[in-house]
Amino acid sequence: MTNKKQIKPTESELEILQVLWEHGPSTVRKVHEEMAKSKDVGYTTTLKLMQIMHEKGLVSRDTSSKTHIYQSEVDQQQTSQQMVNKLINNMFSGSASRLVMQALGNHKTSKTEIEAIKRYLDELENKS
Amino acid sequence: MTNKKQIKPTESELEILQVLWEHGPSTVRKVHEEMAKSKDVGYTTTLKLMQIMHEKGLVSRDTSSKTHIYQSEVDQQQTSQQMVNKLINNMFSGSASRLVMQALGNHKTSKTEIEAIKRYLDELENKS
DNA sequence: TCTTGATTACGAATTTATTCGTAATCAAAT
DNA sequence: ATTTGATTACGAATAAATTCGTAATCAAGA
Repeated sequence: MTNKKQIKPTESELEILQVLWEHGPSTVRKVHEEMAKSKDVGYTTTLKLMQIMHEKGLVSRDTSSKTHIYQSEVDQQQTSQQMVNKLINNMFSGSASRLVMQALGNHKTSKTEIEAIKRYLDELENKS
Repeated sequence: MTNKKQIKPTESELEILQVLWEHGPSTVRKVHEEMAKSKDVGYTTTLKLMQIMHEKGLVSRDTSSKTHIYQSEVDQQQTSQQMVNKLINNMFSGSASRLVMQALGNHKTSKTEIEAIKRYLDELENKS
């Protein structure tokens, strides 16, 4: 779970990471079944992708038994932070608040969620 | 500025759109100079990209004079909304507030910005 | 008109991502 | 031991993105 380098998973790789983050260490079969729910793709395609991800160091694997167990080597938190930052810089001229408003605007947000965000903002203010 | 279809600009295309959004209709030269500030890339590369974008309908151009003038055909608002939504769905299980907190967390946000967001949240609450 | 400089057009090379067919491998059941 | 079924390995085809060299074009100045 280290890696200070730039993490730049492709679209497909991100889908695979999703599964690994959600389900923890998994077999190719397992990952593929999850992928297949939303996408029409062959088993070997998923396998190949995961092998390439292994080469890149995005995932590690346990090959002690026949069915290899794959595990994410990139941190979900860190990855999402990176993607959010990129979006802020690319699309919102570096303004986090602009992204926030855009995110809250179209995506309907519940009262509860809004309250949670407010409390979070209060914390932020007090800390600084 | 129409287009209800899925907009899926690549990384490079997005950079070009940035320039067009910020500066309005521009020549290739102009766009390229902006690109060159942050990236080491040849003029013809930028040109080619913009021509491809024209084929895809991402930009239109005025060819009445020798130096063509390119203009974005996709709406910034709409494009960013789409990217934000994708991020929310892919990385934050559809929770806008989770993205918001993540965005505000690491990206240092000024007191003024925080206040602006709070006001925005109040509005949202009152409207619903 | 001729040259020069700048611009666009074209085509191709390169790289990266995605896809999948087929072979090799192995374990469990017969 | 042999067969069967499932899994991984490998290689290659395809597609998409990125890059840039070179040619063609044109306008302005000499």
